[in-house]
Amino acid sequence: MSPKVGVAPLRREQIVRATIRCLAREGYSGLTMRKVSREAGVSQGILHYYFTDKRAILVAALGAVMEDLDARIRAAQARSGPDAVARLRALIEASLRTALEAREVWVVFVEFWGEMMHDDRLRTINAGLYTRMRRLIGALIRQGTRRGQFRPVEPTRAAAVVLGLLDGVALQVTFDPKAFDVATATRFCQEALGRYLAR
Amino acid sequence: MSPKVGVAPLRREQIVRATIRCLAREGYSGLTMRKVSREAGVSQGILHYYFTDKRAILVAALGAVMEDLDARIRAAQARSGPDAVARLRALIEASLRTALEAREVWVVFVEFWGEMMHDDRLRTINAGLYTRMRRLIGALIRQGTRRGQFRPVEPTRAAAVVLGLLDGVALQVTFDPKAFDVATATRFCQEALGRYLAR
DNA sequence: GATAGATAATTGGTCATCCAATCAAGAACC
DNA sequence: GGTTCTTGATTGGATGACCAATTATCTATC
Repeated sequence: MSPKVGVAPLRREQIVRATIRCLAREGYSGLTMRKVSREAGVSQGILHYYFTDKRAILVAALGAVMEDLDARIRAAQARSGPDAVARLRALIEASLRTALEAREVWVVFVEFWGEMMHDDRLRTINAGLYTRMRRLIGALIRQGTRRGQFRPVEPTRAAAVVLGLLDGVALQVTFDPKAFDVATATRFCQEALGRYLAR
Repeated sequence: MSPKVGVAPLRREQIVRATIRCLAREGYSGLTMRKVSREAGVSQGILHYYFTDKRAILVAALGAVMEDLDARIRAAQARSGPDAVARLRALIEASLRTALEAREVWVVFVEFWGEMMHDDRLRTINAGLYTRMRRLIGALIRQGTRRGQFRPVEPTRAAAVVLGLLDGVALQVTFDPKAFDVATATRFCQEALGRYLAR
């Protein structure tokens, strides 16, 4: 008597999660269908039942970790309150904290970047994610500017700067978690952005 | 009558450059010894005469593009003059310009990151490069601070911020060269760091 | 609410292909 | 004559995709 509804999506999720664990452990160059199926505890054949090919599994893994990051950011922002400055602050801290607490998220990002650069379809997906992220940050900046909390800046470009700093520092944390503790990294990023956006 | 001196190193270089072209075109997951040998116009066997294995070729490719970036930074700094602010400015512009003019440099970085995260030996190499880069930037910041051009900051942490911003923005340029022109990106980075380090 | 028939999900084995590394043999150079 | 350099064929193994067969689940009908 297994649940009737949601079995198929659960199996899908099960495969994707196994893929993420494999990617975190051995990267995309070490990813094989056999390893994913073993990690998920299913047969090899079923992977091609739910996904057309290996690339589709990678895309699904990216989507999953992106949702994980989104959820963490949203949760942090829910805690921070509605103020634009506070929400930007929460976004930064959640992203950096994720690099430490859910390292696989950023690992999958990097693995995807490596493939995306040589595949038009994947590149389109990545471009969409970056555009969306820039828009999200840009909206916060616009809001802060409108209320006089930030100096007047071009929101799109400023968002690119914020996103760049975020990516770059999160990368350093992912590469060497002992190089910085998250609290310090967060403080420095926020100080830098505070000064960048200060009136 | 080929030149007597430097043939072996030239052949090595020839293989490394072919590897970089292959990586730029198809990434590490698409890199095979056969493709590298074809691209270089040599036999497959010789690759293992100059390199112990595939990983060693990747390491050599990373070293080569890192030297390329270094050379570009040094050249820009030679033009900029000895002032710490100007040299930092030159470093930023050279790095971003490289992402556009020599895209393969940053592509190889990303491909290396993907492997490095799952290989201790490669991770050590990467950690060394980052430490060196942070030191380099840190020294410039320290110099600027000492001369009163920058506010007092902890140079190591500030260097991490600068390096993070640099990586993050260069990545965005590499992923989508049309998203920003280098002049704008450079201006925004320098504005951000100027404000970050301003007294 | 039992049953049969259809559909969906899952298995494990197969296959053609490709790969990194090795090696013996030969060519070029000193 | 010996060392360095280079070749291309070989080897043993792994890989992604495919598929026929099996099982589980659902649905319509009585």
